[in-house]
Amino acid sequence: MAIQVGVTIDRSSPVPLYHQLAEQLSMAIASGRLQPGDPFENEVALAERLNLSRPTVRRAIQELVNQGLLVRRRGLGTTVANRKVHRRAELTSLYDDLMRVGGRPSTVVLSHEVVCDERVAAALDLPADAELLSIVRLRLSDDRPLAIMRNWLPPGHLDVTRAELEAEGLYGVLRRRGVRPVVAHQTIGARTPTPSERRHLRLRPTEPVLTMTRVAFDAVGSAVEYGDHCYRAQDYSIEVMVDQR
Amino acid sequence: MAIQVGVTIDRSSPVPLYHQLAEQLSMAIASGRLQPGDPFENEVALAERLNLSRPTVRRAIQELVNQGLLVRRRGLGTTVANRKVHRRAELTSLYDDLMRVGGRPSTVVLSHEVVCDERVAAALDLPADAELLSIVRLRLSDDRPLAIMRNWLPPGHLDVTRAELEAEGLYGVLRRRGVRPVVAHQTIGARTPTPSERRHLRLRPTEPVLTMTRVAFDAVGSAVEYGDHCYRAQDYSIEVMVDQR
DNA sequence: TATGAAAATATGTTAGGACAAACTCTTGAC
DNA sequence: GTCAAGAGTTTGTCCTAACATATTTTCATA
Repeated sequence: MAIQVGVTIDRSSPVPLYHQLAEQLSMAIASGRLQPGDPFENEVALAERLNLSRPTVRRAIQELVNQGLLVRRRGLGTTVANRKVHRRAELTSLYDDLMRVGGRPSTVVLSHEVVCDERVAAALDLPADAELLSIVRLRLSDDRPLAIMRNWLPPGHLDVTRAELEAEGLYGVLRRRGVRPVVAHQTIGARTPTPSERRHLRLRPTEPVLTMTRVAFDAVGSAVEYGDHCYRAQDYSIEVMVDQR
Repeated sequence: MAIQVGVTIDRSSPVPLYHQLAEQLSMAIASGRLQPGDPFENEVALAERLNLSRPTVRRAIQELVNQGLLVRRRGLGTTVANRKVHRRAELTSLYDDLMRVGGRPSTVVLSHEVVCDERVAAALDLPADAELLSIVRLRLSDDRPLAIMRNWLPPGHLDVTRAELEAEGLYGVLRRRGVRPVVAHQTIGARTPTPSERRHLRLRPTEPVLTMTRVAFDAVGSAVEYGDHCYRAQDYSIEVMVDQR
């Protein structure tokens, strides 16, 4: 019937019990130990077996339900969800994307200066005269140009260097500084490139570019980044997961 | 200090108490009664005032935190989040989008037939020989062509009619049938249009189209829809909210 | 045999209490 | 006057307990 997943709980750990449980169950699903459609051990039994309270077990399961890994139905039980419904929370950058796919990303910083920009400041919820670090980069994958990325960073990160950006990608640099973007608004469109863009991206006359502008914030609502990117449409598409709760 | 929001709880309602509370608090924020940065009444006090238990109040607040409406910090208290961080869960269709903006959307069904398509079936996690309803529509806004939408519906919805589709939009039709898409994977790109697309969308020679392919599933993981759309890039962009929890 | 009522099963909601941990602010010692 | 310890506040974690509700299964009855 229900499959019993091996779980070890360390009560002396600072990691909350419900999270320890959620992690291990999540791994059991990711590893294929639990297959889509498999019935899941019910809450009460699981709590009893692990010597945890039902609320604790419930919270762990809820975490997985939120990720789309499990489906609960009252009266029926909990089952492992269809793999297509699994959703990784993600707020990735192009650099991360390329790394994951196995490309060899590199970056040329085309420009790097402190500026004021009323429009960007407004989008980031900053005063109009706020000093911003403006960065323009050309991103290459295996030495082929892929994207031109214009970014603006809020005051407090004006000291990000060219070298950092060429080594690691913007989101990596920010992560290292303890910045955790939590929510972003993106607008995606398409247009014909400007002559300068066409040259940098080595585009043929009729080829379009895919554009994305993004504002990102951390959990407290502080501005993290404003970005205005354009991509070679032949070589890049944007993957998005949308969900409703 | 902390602002007390007027809340009335109906214990005889079938709506869970925590949800009643969450809704009313959410409205207080949406209406501007609570402003970003405002301190929020603490959990214990709120529970006492409303004669609810702390877990119930906590759950309501958690709901708002998940939506990005509130920010909690241990020892400090809960505050209303910056408006930029608010996130509406959404899985909208072009029809909904146009309605919201105030456009006058209309639809012409270009084709409507039952087919088999191995590639689409695979994407929807259906057997390769599954019968699908293939729909091709031209979407207009104020009588100007805006998008060509190719969609495939799984067996079980083969009886959707042309009239339904012209009246309401695909997601409306599905909603009416009790289908609730919960998660979708979208891939967004750009390309030069085919001659047929150029003609239907009345595009000038060099204008590109924005493309989106989408697979949508319900909570149980059953296929809901496969879509392959292309939009006039001049008149349309795709808004996405990305978040990390 | 078919139908409906009851039992079994599992998740959903709510309550109340205890202690832990993070953060602020005050107070006291040097 | 500065710095550190401690008190106070608030959210975070965890437990026990009870009842509600949705769904399937079983069983008795017509």
